Amino acid sequence: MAQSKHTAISSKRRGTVQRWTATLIPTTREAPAEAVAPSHVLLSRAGFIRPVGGATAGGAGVYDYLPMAWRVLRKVSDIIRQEMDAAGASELLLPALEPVELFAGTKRDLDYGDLLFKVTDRHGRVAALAPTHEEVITELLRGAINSYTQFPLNLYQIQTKFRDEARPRAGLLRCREFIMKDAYSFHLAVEGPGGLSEAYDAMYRAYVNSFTRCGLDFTVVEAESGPIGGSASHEFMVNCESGEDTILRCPASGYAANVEKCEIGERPAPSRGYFGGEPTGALEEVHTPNCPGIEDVSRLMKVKPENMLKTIVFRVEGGSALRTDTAGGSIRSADLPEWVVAVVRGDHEVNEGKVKGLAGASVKMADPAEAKAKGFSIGFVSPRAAVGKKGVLLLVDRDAAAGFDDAKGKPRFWATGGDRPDYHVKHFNWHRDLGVDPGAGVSDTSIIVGDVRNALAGDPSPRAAGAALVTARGIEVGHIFKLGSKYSDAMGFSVLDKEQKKQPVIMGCYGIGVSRTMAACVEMSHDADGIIWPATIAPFHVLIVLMKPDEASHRAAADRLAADLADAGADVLIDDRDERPGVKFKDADLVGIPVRLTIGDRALAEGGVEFKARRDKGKGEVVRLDGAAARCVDSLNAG
RNA sequence: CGGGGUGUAGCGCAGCUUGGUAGCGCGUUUGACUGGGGGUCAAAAGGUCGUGGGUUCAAAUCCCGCCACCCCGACCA
Repeated sequence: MAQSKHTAISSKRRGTVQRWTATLIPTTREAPAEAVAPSHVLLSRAGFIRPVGGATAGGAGVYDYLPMAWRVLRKVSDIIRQEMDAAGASELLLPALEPVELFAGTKRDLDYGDLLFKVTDRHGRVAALAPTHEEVITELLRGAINSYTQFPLNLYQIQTKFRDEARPRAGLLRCREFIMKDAYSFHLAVEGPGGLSEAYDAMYRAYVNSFTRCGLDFTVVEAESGPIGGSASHEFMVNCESGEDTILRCPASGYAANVEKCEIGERPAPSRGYFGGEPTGALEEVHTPNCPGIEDVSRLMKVKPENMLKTIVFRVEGGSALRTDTAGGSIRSADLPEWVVAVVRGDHEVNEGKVKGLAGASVKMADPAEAKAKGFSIGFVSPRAAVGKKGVLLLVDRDAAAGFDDAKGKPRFWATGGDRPDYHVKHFNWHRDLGVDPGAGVSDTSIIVGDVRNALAGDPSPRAAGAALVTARGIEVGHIFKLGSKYSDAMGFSVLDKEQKKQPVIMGCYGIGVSRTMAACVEMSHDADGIIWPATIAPFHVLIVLMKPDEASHRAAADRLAADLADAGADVLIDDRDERPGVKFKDADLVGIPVRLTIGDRALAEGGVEFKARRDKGKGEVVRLDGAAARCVDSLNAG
């Protein structure tokens, strides 16, 4: 259903009026020393959050949400609820405490490892504090759904999640306890009416609507896709230089993706073809003790990282052949390599997802001991190590496969590993030194040249010829994902379809970090004086500052204004504290309520009050008392 | 998990080198003056110095262990 325009306030809902002295807003002049991120500093100073148990207690990443924060969280949640409901989802609430056996059923107790909080009850039974609810809801539906006619179904909840993060940081941005909206959809098919893609697209739109209504500046990026393939996952990133995630964007086509996913457009092949070029000198071995890392070696050998070949050894994970042809037949496991050796330039990073794609198999970084047993001198491996071993696939990134430097018009100089501990070599030449002709797949060694590395700013766009990718920083606040039948298969959740054939249930999952959204908003929208809330999620819409709270006429004016504003749908906070004006104005800027009305002798003498929008500089303007409420509403609804 | 740093009053910090009665600023309380951008004066309350052990006549200070927190990295919705 199409959403009508949502305004920040509307007289359909009566606003609330609250007094500063009757609530808890403990503002401070200084933030705790450990607060570094702007959102952490400002939410602390403005009296929105406090670390549980005090700053140095064992409560890292666990915070009290004080009244101001809770009002914001409720407003964010309400927007999400409206959009989820409009998209056909239903809210429920699942327990945070779940039997650890449920996780063991999908092996996620191992996947999560230490990330999983565990508690033991009086009987010695172990339960997990849920980090997410795929298992719980799949288990629920397995017992509650008995007919395919009940699909599709989309269920969501907003509640506290628990993850024992290795490194909680930046206040609410990465917590061990945080508020999340998670939704799960269930289908019989991926495509078609009632299918997963339909729900996924609806969730995509609901997320765009939600974050837009929250007043956020965000980018939707393609993320690493799941087993279904295609663009099966998107992340919603708040644009913000202090964000911890890097995203890449094509300015011409609008394509955006995270580093794990981002494709690289056509890179021009070297004029002499891959690997072509004369040796730059005799192969020279250099002693490089205790230098397994590119940076150390680079410094010791005085060779720039971009002139080195970095060789990473992957192990193919047992039996999990992903490579299937269109006829549906998998490649026999005997055809799959057991090892994959990926080569990129020293200043580039290997992209594991791209390695998987090219290898056609699930891989993971090789265990050093196991790799050494196979003859890889981990830390000192060169592309040569892939040659002469059975079951080894060599993947070479396009930039690493150059033998001739077209820009400089001379053969490419390469340094790489010496294939024995503590040695590297200079003047590596692909044709001369690899051990086989890299131009043709020979004997046991197969070689693929392709895109194996992470994309970088300046790389060609995969969607627009001639355009270059640019990087930006962001904070991930939402993630939607096509799960497929991973959980339903693992937990035996299937139904009979119309033809009475057993069908695995297809699932999607959709998350929004609610508490992180609040923090991301502050990261994105603040100045040197404090927070600047968008009207739609501000804790209050209007702050009435009483210069003389014990002056009866001033109080009466404030009360009348507040009543008018509440009638119009605005939430009003009256600063009735007996404080110096400076303190009140500083706090007003700090807490960031979008509109401030100041009641004092100065404006009252002119029969008015002083109006000031938080986002505007200066001292504000005097408006007539009887027009002040309307002025506030106009300003708030203008965005 | 690796590297670096820090734990002293609600918050921010000094004191530790060279052991000897616990300090400063902000905040809080009381009173007075003040009253449009964190004001002034006077008085007051508030601390097992992260924790356990050791050395010593004596430990915030020196030694050893542990814990917690922050930053960078690894990892990761």
